[in-house]
Amino acid sequence: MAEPKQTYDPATIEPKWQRFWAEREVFRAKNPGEPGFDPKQPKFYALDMFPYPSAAGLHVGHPEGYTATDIVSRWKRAKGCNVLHPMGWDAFGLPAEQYAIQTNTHPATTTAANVATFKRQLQRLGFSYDWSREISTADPKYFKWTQWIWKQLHARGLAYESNAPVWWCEALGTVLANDEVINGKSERGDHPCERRPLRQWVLKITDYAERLIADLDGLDWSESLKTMQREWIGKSEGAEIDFDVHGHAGTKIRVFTTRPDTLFGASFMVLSPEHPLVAKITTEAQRAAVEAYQRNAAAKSELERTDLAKDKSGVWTGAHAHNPLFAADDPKGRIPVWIADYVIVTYGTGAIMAVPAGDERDFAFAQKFHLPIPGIFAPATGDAQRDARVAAGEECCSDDVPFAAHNTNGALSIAGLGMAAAKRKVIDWLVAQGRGQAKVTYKLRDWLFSRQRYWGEPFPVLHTQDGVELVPDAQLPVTLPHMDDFKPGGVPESPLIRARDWVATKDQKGRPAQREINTMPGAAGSSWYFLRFCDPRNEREFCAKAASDYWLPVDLYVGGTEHAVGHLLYSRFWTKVLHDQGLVREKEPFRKLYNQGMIQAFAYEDARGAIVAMKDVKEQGDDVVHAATGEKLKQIVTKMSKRYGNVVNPDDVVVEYGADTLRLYEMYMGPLADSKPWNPKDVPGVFRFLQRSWRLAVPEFHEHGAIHAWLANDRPDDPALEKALHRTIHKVDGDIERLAFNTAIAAMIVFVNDATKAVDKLSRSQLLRFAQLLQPFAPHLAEELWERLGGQGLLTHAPWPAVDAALLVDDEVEIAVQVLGKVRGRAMVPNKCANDVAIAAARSAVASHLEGKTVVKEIVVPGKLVNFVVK
RNA sequence: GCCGGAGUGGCGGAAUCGGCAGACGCACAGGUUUCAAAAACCUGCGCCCUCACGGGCGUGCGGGUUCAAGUCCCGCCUCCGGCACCA
Repeated sequence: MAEPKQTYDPATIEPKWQRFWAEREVFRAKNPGEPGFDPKQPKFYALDMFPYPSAAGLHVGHPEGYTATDIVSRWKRAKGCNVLHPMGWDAFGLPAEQYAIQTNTHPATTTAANVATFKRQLQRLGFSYDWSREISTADPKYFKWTQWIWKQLHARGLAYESNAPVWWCEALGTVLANDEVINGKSERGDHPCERRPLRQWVLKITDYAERLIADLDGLDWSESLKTMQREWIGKSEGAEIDFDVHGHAGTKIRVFTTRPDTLFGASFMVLSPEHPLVAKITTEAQRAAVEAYQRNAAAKSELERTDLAKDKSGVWTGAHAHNPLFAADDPKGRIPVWIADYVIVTYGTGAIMAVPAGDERDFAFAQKFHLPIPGIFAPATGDAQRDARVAAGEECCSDDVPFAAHNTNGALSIAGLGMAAAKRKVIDWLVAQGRGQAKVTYKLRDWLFSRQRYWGEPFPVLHTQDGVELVPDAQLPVTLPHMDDFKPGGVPESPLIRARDWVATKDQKGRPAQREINTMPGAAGSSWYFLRFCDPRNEREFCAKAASDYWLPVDLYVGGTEHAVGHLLYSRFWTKVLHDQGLVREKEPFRKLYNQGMIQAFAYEDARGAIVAMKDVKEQGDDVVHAATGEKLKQIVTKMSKRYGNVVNPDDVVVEYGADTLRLYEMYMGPLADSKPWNPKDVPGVFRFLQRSWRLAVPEFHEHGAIHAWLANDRPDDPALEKALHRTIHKVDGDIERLAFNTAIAAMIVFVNDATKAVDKLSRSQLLRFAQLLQPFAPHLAEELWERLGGQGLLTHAPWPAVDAALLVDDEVEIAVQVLGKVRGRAMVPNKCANDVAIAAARSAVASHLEGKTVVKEIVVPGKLVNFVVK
């Protein structure tokens, strides 16, 4: 006859508390001015990178970052902060539309279904989101303001139309931004892309390049992430210099160079094959060869171009240009003009002066085509052989070395100068001659801001006979027409072109006009969602300034590195524009940013290095073998993939162990920033910890009560356990602060193990405080324990337990005693004792090791060790 | 090629400021309990020598600084991420 047991049962307590929290809106954040808002509380804004609700549902990777911010949010609440911790949906985008094409289901329908799934899955994990602030970028109430913000950019001259070549992806039927194309293939789906001219909306992010670099300095982001952004923006300081073309009076080739100081060494020029002057200056004799090269370059995909990176190719145009350092009739200034695909039309001016003595690429090109390599340096590095080769132009040198005596044209000399001084002098001379000026160039290009797709924000734009007309604010949002067919019709235009009744409209004067049929890219809605969370239901403004003044900047933003240059750069840009409009006080949206690592999985590969799907893998003793062949397999770590059959579904983990175990396991796996493999065998370990925590309070059988008898009333705290508890509180507190959740959990495990051994000595007060510690990590179990123990009010509202610093120090400490740096014994000494007391104790602890030796030095690290240096 | 980050037991990891390497968990082994098993609890668990006491070795590799190095310096190797002819 089975007796009624009270085992730890997450399936009962988790839904109970989730319902309770939701019904009472326990995690509702209050804005200034709202009833109950306490201006004395500091604010804390903890934000997750909101998900794109895919049809696949939540992945175990999602809750990793979400749990981290949730722990910090719950901890900050306990520390008396007013915490904003919202969640929403990045709901526009390609996959919903691709899916719609395949299944004939409207993207709005699938998106709504996916959002419902994601929300249900997230709510099962007990995150302390303020769901009253939930937003979706595809909601007209939201994208009304995305359109409005776009109008602000337009008003500041930051949005323009362009026909410049853009990345076109045939398979996806859309154009892509630079960061969505990797080595000539689409980031999403890995489809080949090519460059095509197409009318596009573009945002002038380059106007903000300098500020986007400068303001990185004040941010609490990882150096590697800042470096990625700096390199993406790619600032180069140098000069623009004009070269005349022989036989083409009035035609100048303008180059950009970071080394104007090496102008004396320019021995040829290179234009990119697409440079507009190529056709004009090419001689008849060279025309056929030049045009063939241009056709060839155009046909090459970017991938082929980069693959063949090191092998230089090019053709002479037949033309000569003239180095501005020398008079027009001085033959020293006459240099040939080539075209080559190592010069990129979109960077700088699309043309370079080639200085083979100082630039590796120019050097390689000159060698291949037997062009002159005039030496310009007089190095004295001590390596005489190398110095001689550099001076003779036999070896390239891009270091800062002095210039040789012959770097002069009579009027200007840089002989003996180093790089910086020579740069200044050459630029000054060029400016005086009207032949050039200092110039800063960026790799960053303007943000291609339109897509030829249905499922995105429509632009608030009409094309009228007078040109572009913006839809008045009062008529926003411009919503999407209902359509049943989203297939790109083989033309680059968006499927919206087929919504004839929607496209054909009237302008302000009542004349016929056409709606813009491009839609905004996925990154539009996500570039300002952190602002909308501050004031999500405002119907008059995108976000009241008072609300963003209060909540911004985001104090902790957690997400994956994949958004290092895209989303994070765009969000910073929009924030700065809105700041310049006087609409947002902050210049930077995200004060502290933290990238979580990836959750990977184990997989098994055979001798050939091929991964064997999990269904074909079986354990045999200590080995893992191929089920069919019996071949021994090697365990490797890789990403989760349907193909390998190693994907872990968070729902399954919740069903088997509960949400608290899932949360705890993901935090216990290792440091948040590291990528680490999911190991199913480790999950029961944290589950056991929660069971042990439960048993500290709850007896096995009902008839013994809801809690152990000795916990029913207050009593004096056991001093040993009290000490252990204070140390645990202190450790957990510091570890949450530095986002080291794995070691915080380890500390709690240690406490529970200690407490288990002395379970009947534990007091109610101690267990209540332990529940408070556990709450950010395993909130359901903690809240249940709190309730059973009769804690006051809701645990979620309880203040963080205090630490008595006096309990963190021991009266006596054990120190290590070393002889010549090796531990040879231990000694107990009074805490903070004088050095000679410690030395005396140490000497007797290692007496046998000191016998017959002379101690020449005694090193004391108080409270830690004594080291004897002997002879 | 350039710029980041990492490499510690059978596995995941800890060591926060140069001070006892291996916390904590997993796996494994032994034990208590049980008719039995599971669960739970207790003990052990880097490698080598030793019955033991004890000793030697040990944080990717090779050097160095220091009383003391996983941690600092120099030179390599491997893996992961980013950039990649950007003038």
